[in-house]
Amino acid sequence: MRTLLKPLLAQDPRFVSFYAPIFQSLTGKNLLKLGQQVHAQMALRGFEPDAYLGAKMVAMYASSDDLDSAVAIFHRVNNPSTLLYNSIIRAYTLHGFSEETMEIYGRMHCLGLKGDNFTYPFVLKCCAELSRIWIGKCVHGLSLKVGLESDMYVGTSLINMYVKCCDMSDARRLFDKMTVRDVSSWNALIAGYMKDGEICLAEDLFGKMPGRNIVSWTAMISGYTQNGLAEQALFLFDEMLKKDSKVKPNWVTIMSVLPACAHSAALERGRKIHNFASRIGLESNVSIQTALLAMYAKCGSLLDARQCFERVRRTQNNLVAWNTMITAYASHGRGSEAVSTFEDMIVAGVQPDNITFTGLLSGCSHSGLVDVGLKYFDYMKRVYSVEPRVEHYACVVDLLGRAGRLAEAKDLISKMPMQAGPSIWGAMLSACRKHRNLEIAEIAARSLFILEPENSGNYVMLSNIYAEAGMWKEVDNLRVLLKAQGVKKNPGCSWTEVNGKAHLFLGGDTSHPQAKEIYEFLLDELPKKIKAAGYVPDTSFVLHDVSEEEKEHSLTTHSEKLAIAFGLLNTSPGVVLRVTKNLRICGDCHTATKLISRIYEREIIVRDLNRFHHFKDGNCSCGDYW
DNA sequence: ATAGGGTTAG
Repeated sequence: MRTLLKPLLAQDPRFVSFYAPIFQSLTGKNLLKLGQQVHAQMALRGFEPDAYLGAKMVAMYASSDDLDSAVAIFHRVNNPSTLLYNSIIRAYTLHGFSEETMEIYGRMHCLGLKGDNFTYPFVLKCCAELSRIWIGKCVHGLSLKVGLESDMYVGTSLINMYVKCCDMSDARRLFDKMTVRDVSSWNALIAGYMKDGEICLAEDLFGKMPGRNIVSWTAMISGYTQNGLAEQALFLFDEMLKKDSKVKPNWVTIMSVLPACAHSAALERGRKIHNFASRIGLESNVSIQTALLAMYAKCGSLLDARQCFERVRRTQNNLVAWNTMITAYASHGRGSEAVSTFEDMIVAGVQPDNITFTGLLSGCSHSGLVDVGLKYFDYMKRVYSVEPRVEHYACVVDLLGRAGRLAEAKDLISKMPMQAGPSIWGAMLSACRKHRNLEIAEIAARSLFILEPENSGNYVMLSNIYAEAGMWKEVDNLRVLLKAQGVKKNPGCSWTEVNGKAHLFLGGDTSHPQAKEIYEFLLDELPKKIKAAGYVPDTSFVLHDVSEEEKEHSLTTHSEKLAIAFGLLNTSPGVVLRVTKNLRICGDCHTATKLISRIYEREIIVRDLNRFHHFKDGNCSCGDYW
């Protein structure tokens, strides 16, 4: 380019047609220096650009990350033409300045410039980002008037605008009216339905659409993931690879499927997808590595998680990666590692944000680092200028509550500058259970029943507190309330992956093909061994007011015990067992698992609703602090 | 030029 330009610039050009193609060829190639040289020479010759040339120059500067110069040229040329205005609208949008785009569009309007199929998509994108549905509707009206409603780009942009402004009915109305629908219109609508939780409507469209591209598949996969339907997400990912060889998964596709592995703790599936991502050249993608980090952490493998983190660190100093690593340590109860990672992050010169502190504080609370946690809570605003939010207060309530400092926790709630939400009272309630404080428990539970009446976990928690105190009448009252409110109790279930296949167990479940074997183990072999090792069943975790013997039986068949038994029976010695439970692990299972880990010399990693428990040699990583 | 996106407390 340089050698090509030299002889050309030596001539004495007088025509726009000379400069315009030069600027055009410098656009999008990050050749700012060359662009500036040409511009300087032009100025030296006293040549003033017209609207056409001005637009080309604006485009060159904007694409070279010099928005200021682009804006300067726009104002200097100051020609009321759609062409020039389009160029500055594109420049602003490219740099994420939506407000400025809207202002320019407003000015076009005052000047009587109608805008064309190049203008509308950009303006609509800004309307979507700023949730300006009324301006969006005006643009819709205008595009109708000039006959652009069914333009491929304008149509899709309009649908996307309605989707982002949460107006699915108008999005659908327009979609139904369109005669020629681009794939992207279908995709935008599918994504909108998924965001609304309208899975069936999205599936219906996906089934009906004439041609699918990678975005269609990705929209469905990420939609399933976002709605907690991990199985469907993973299934569809496989379907895509099997049935549609034309589509090539890209980094967004991988990012959409990884949280599904994380959600269902499907470590082997996750590894396969990791290999797949490497094969298609995504190993150096920071977002992918961060998503992999989170996936491995949530699947119970801190080692793999750390490796992903180190891969990122080799090339980048990325805030999200630091946050994910800190949060990973926190969820595994490795508070001191969370703290040291935080300190490393500060040394590396990264400014922590609110997510950093939720990770750090929850790490401290899971590990009983009370004073350290309180210190960082104090520092976060004073030293790091991060304003504490409700989630940080929740962590501190948890921190104090777990440590038995209930009065201080309650005091903090009354003094915090915002309203206490479900996370605050939830932390308080579990602290009350741990430290057997009925009085505060009832206050916390009452708030929770109002704040999230549909969450069955809260009723169960209070019920357990009553049960532990032997208050069976209150337990019954609560059961009646639960029924009256129409709350469905979330059944406890656990699952484990063996040879890449997940096996799911419900409490007392006998439907598994190997149920006979599992029950023999749990009812016969195991009790002998663990009772010899000093195990006494802790029946206080059983809700029903039934005989001790019955209580013991219901304990023996808790879903996590079934999953662990299945794992022991179906894997060779030395293989780490990984079990995931949808609720909190029960205290009796916790005790039993510690003993199992010693007797059978097995490392057992249990992920419950809140955190990980690493059982090894008769101990748990949580140090019984949970 | 349009559609799909990583980390967040109990």
